[in-house]
Amino acid sequence: MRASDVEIESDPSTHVACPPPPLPRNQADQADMLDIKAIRANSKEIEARLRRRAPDIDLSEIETLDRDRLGLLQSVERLKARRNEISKEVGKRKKAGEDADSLIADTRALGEELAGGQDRLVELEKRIDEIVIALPNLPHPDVIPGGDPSQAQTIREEGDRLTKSATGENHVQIATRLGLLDLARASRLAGSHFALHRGWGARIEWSLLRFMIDLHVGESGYELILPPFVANTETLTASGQLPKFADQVYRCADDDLYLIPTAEVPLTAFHRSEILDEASLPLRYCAYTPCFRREAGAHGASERGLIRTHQFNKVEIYRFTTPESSYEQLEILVRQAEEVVRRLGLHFRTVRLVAGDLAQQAAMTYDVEVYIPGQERYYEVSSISNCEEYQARRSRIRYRPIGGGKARYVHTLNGSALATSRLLAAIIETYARADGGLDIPEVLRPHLAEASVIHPDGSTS
RNA sequence: GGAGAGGUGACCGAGCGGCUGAAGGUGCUCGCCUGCUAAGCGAGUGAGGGGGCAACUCCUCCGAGGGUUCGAAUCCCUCCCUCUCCGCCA
Repeated sequence: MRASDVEIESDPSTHVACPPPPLPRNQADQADMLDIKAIRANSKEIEARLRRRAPDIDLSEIETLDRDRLGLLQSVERLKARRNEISKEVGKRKKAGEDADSLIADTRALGEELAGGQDRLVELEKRIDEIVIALPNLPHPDVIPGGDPSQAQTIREEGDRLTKSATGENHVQIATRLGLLDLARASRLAGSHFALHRGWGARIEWSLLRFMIDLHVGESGYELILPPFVANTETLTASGQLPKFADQVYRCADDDLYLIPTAEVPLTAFHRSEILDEASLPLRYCAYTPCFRREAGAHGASERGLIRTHQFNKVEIYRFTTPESSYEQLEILVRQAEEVVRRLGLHFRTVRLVAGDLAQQAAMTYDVEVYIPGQERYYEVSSISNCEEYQARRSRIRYRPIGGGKARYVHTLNGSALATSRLLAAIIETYARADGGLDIPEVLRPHLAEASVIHPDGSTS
């Protein structure tokens, strides 16, 4: 028996300036879908909505190509129908022992005409697909338009906020001094902006992962998945990372394989080309994977140490669900991500991103941000998104409604719960002791031989 | 990596040049029947796209991509994947 989804709902009195949860989209409204038919029917509306996140979007080229394509399609199909008709007649005559040579000559000529039209059609379709596949998802109407992150709505804010660590050091200084991290050796092995955990640092990292998995799998009823840590082009395209963000993923030189930037990638592909039963929804998966990101051009001075690395560990929670319930489910995922930070005793806030900050595939996203005392800054430790149909359409993941009827696209939701590296930075700066040691958060102790303090000399008690 | 077998609809499974968008079964939907349940009987039930107000009609799809042919699920080639055996290996 699974634990209920609402089990970890928090006290509503802690909410800060909370906007109402978003309403589900109306499926009858074609403008909520992003395919060529919808563009054909509602180009102006769709263009306006896409411009809320990307002001320079222009659909006029697609419209022109699509008109050309439709005309060509009709003439090609007329030729095909004619060819099929004659071929059938040929079959009949041959069976009857009659002569069919003149008919065969007719179809030969037809075939050549057909081939020309067919080639032009394929070319047109290719160009249309290229443009459509690069379009981002439509933002939910409740998402604030524009790209100004300061407009992001704060949904909740919880926990005690420190202005600096107990010793005044940052997490790199503390962790290096205590022998938890060895960044010098990490860069010797792989380059800058990689981490290497050792000793108690590695054990704390591991315990964080265990703690989160136990929470989601044990308490919230997710199925644990350990997917491949590489994925091919089709898989990356389905979840939305390709083709537009090819420069952000590590690619294997000799194979059609990429290191996954997030478990969202393999989890989206998990049900690719399937038709699910509505009764089985929502399907809930939890995955642990390392995540690999090139972070090209993203490094700033404040982002050393564990703040932004090319590889980090993450526990991901993921759901396939119906369009009617996806926004309800999004709220549940947010609560489940927050619960991890809450139980670790860290100060955090939850914000709803503005349209311009949304990832390609997302219609609405909440970030859970943890506070790093030394920097007096919030850093994202979780990003929870409703991708609506966007990934399902690219992956052809549908469900059969209860009572039968046409298969419909599922909605997909993903959330980090959580990424550990920034979390570890926040833990180190928040739990640092004035004597130079480090307290271990209570929820992790069962996974750390009940150790509660790491002393300045590296011993524990 | 080598040898063999195979990839067909939501699922299982037949078909191996035209009458096959695909037998049969399971599942599902509707109806009938039956103290309840189970069973039984009858009908319906793939996806995508084009045209049409609609009834309807046309095109495409039997792992993917090419080829042969008037015509391909069926023949040929390439690739991918699965299974069995052999080899190798954490």
